[in-house]
Amino acid sequence: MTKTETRIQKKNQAAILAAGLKVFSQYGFRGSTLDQIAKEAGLSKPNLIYYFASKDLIYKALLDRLLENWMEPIYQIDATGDPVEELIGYARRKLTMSQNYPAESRLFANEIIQGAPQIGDALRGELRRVVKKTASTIDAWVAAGRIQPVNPYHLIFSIWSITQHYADFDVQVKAVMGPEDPFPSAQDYLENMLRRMLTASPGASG
Amino acid sequence: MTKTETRIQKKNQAAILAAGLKVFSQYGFRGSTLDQIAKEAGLSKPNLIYYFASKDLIYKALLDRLLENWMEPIYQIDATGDPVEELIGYARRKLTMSQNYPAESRLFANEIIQGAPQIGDALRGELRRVVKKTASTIDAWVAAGRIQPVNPYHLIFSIWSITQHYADFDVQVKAVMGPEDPFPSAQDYLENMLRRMLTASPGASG
DNA sequence: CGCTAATTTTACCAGCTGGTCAAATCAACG
DNA sequence: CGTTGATTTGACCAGCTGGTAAAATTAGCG
Repeated sequence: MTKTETRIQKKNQAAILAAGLKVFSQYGFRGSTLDQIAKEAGLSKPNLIYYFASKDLIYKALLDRLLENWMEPIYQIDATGDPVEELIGYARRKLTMSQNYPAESRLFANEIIQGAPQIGDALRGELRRVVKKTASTIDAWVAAGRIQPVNPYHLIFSIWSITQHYADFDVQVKAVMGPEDPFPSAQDYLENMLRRMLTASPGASG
Repeated sequence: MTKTETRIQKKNQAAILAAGLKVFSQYGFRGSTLDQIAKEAGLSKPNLIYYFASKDLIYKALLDRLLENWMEPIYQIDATGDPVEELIGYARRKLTMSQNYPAESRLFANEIIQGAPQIGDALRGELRRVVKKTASTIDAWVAAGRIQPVNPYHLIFSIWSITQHYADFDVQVKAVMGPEDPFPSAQDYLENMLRRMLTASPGASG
């Protein structure tokens, strides 16, 4: 009764979501058209509307799916693990996501720049909560003297911004660096940065 | 002969550019409409077209003006100055720009995410050149043992991404941190990060 | 095969979009 | 105050936009 999904439905819904991701991530919600998405998906416009009743619904479906994947890496931080390695691991997972899902990263960026009309609630709810919890973990690590004093919120923001930069600003990265793949050296840089930031420094105490 | 700009022209062109900035920075080029911009500028659409013959021209005028301002801070890095202070100063200038010109930052972000159709040439030309020069400066500082070894390209990217994050992802920053102004603590964080990254570490030699 | 429900297509629409054109109004200079 | 050029407006348009309705086609099942 519940499993009414046909083979064709699955195929076409997947094609539409893939097409929507490609188009929305580049042009944003308002800059994208159903014709564009339909063409990209290899369907006629009314046929597309047969699967998703409106442009809005495609967009919402994409963002729902995205939000889960996007927040997952932060949940994997283990408060009982080694602080430096946990944070480096987190940064590595985020960077890998930028590398493997650049369109998703740009979709997210577009939504936020536009003012987060769809996912604002999730940001102020679940995201805020998990970041707060992670910040507590980091603060505890600092209090225990296991890492250098650091503002946990800005530490997290800097991990987000650096890792997403390679997806969102990909064109600029390539313009500046040339065709060379930036990800391997970016990973080294990030790891290095976090290690130096978090590891006890020599003389200075404050 | 050349100075044919009337008082009204100046006023209306400025109003159109301000309106265009506001609208384009939020919705991107394709997601923005002339009606929206005209309304925001307090003009009728034909009147707007009287000053800028097309939507494209408004957008191009904005990006031209933006590019200059955007690159200026990097030109101020002084190869003969103190390395750590020069780089911290650069980061501070970029952060201040994000704080004072968030719409400009988002306009730039939108243009890049969209694939930089307008400013791609400038990125591959002037930007690439000045970054290359700055990278040489940083490499020289490393070679002279004045800062820790670091990949200069990724160092620059990380300064760009972190500073712009507070403008582009402003909604997310506020969602996570609450209404508190993030800029003062962000500046502390950034300075701290750069200082720890660039300053000689204790034991390890490599 | 023959039937039914799922899928696809064709034709269409109202409102928006970027932009035009000519007429009307206004500013400012002599 | 009149005239000339700058500015503004109202009416308009072709093509695009999100979406509809109904007919035509196809898939899958017995």
